[in-house]
Amino acid sequence: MAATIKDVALKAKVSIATVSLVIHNNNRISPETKKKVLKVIKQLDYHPSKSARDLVSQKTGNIGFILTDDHFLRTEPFYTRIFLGTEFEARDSGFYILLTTVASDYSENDPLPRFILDRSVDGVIIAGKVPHILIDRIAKYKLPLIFVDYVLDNEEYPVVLIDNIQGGILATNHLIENGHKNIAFIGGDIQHPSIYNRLMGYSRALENAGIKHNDKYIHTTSPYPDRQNGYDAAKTLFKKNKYITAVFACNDAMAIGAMHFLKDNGYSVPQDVSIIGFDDVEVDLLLDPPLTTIRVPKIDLGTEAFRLMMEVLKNKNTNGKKILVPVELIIRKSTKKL
Amino acid sequence: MAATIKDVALKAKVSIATVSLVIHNNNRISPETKKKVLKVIKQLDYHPSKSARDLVSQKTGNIGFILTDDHFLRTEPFYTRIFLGTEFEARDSGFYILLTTVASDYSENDPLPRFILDRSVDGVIIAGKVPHILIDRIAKYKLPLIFVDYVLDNEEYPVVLIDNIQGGILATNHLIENGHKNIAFIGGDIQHPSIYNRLMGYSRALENAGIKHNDKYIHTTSPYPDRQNGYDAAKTLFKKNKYITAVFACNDAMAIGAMHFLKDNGYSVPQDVSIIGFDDVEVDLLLDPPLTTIRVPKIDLGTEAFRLMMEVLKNKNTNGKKILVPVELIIRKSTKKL
DNA sequence: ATTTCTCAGTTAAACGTTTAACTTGATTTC
DNA sequence: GAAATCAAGTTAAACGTTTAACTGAGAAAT
Repeated sequence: MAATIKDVALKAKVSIATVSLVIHNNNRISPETKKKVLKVIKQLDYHPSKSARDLVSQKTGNIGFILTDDHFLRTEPFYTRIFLGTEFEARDSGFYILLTTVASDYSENDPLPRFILDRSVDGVIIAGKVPHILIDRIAKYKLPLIFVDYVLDNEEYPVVLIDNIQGGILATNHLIENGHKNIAFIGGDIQHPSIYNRLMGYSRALENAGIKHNDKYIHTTSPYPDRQNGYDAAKTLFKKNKYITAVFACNDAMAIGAMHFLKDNGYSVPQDVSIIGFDDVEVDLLLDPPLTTIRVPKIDLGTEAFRLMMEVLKNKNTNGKKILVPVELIIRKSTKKL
Repeated sequence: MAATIKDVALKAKVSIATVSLVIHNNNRISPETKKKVLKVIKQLDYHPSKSARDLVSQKTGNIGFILTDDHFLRTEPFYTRIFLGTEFEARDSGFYILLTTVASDYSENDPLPRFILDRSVDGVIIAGKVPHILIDRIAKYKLPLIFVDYVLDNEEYPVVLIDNIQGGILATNHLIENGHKNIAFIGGDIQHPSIYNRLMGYSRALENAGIKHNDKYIHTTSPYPDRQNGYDAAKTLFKKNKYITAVFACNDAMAIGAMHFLKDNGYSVPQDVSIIGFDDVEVDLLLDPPLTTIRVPKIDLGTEAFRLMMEVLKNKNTNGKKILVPVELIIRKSTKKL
């Protein structure tokens, strides 16, 4: 079996406390003793047991990462990338990330993620929109909680957000600069802060350019921003409006769906209609034409979330701290000068 | 703070041992006592501490999951899905999966995954090809080890594999049935058992159909089966061979690359050339035309790996046990009758 | 020459469980 | 009616660490 601190102490002829102090680089230990102990540690390939450490320190070195099923299973990798960013950063700090998904329709009597109940995490990162009831229940455990890509307006949790307003402005300006005036916006549930803010950016850009806001060009009644709903939204919109020359979709999935609708109905992209998405989910490049979009640095979101968690755990006052991650316009082939 | 077993014992006026026995459903406890204790447990929302359990049981309830960077970062989600399958299954058994990536060029003096060193996993699942030196080093720790989608020919580890030969046959037969005779195979490193076996399936199918094997139609010198190499492989192949009417790519990424090459060079798919891939990585549907492929049940691979791990941990003799997961032909639009 | 300090460690309690071994009182068995 | 069995618990050790409190020897201060 693996060596324990006892084995090391025995072989180095010191007490286990000394070994522990050496490991923690305590300066109460003389250089010679330290050297001797270190040597034995190497010989025995000793590594402290995490279970034992966790128990005595009342910490776990784990961070929980919660996602809804929907988000995890999304075809276009978005939240998985955020998770990856968190995992990368965690590794450097000696932490583990415990990933779990919860049902999108999580309700009162569904169980909480196990790692919360059995106290195997020091904090929890919640990515994307999750049911409010879940948050309420988790809150009771007084664990540090951090949100990524989602906010609760009334609460004061630290949060890492995409600069959605700026992204909305960037996207819409790009279309305006290409001479478009009849610009549609398609989005899912407008209650979702990200979608809401992307629309805000859209509105602000139009306003700045002195273009009149046309409510008929805005479609935000889809339940969920996926391809199918993008397809349907485009259908509704183009049935009623003939003059639309550009579409800003609230994310790439909807943009892809809209593009399919247009292709299926004899419009060509970007000759007849320009399309811009949001997220930059890699598959964009495979499309024909490749999708112009707003790049969201997904890995960075995850990284920042973990850093913020570390701050919280170090007891810095991070109440309500908000980190805005900037986005970037990626011009490909789905948009074109009018 | 969270309630401990002591709190429960105190409040229920029994010893902590009794509480523990109740939790474990030991029949030495009378129904009344049991009921009383259970009630207090509920009242205090008591859940046993995982750290403490881990320490005393010398288990961790964690399984390590190792992937190379390359594999994790692949654009088309493949290994991430396998991970997901493992995670789903683990949740049901009360286990956590600790994911970590290692450098694809892992070498002698890179550190081992932390969870191995600090003994925070009961076993390790290795997905996809990893450097042999890493396996050797892990082996020293005598942890149960399971492979997914990769085998070492000389070793005797339990393993979960795709039925690659069958897949190769399925794919090639599909092309043969569509009247193709000049069928190319493009693949990456032929040392990789999966690619090797897909090629074997290809050869066997040709043989069964009485079609002569033409080495000029086989390209397996790419270092890594990604899009770029698929593009390049197609280029090499089509420069030298005019009569190829169908391509079987060892995976979808290479198929996508090949398709791009063909498009860029005036071939139309599937009119001029049929293409079939392998994996079925979701983005296939977005392609134009959507890619015919061999579906690999990725989630199942992960699930099976976890189940196998549970068997191993229960000490069943699983030495060298091999699970072959079947595949399925998915006909879309990139293949066509000659 | 005491007393006080500092150095370099050691001792022992604590973290929250599990579980083998023990106890105690009641019931069977012959 | 004494011995054996049984039922329903309790006691205490163990898991592998960390760390506050202690110790003992030599140096410095008075």
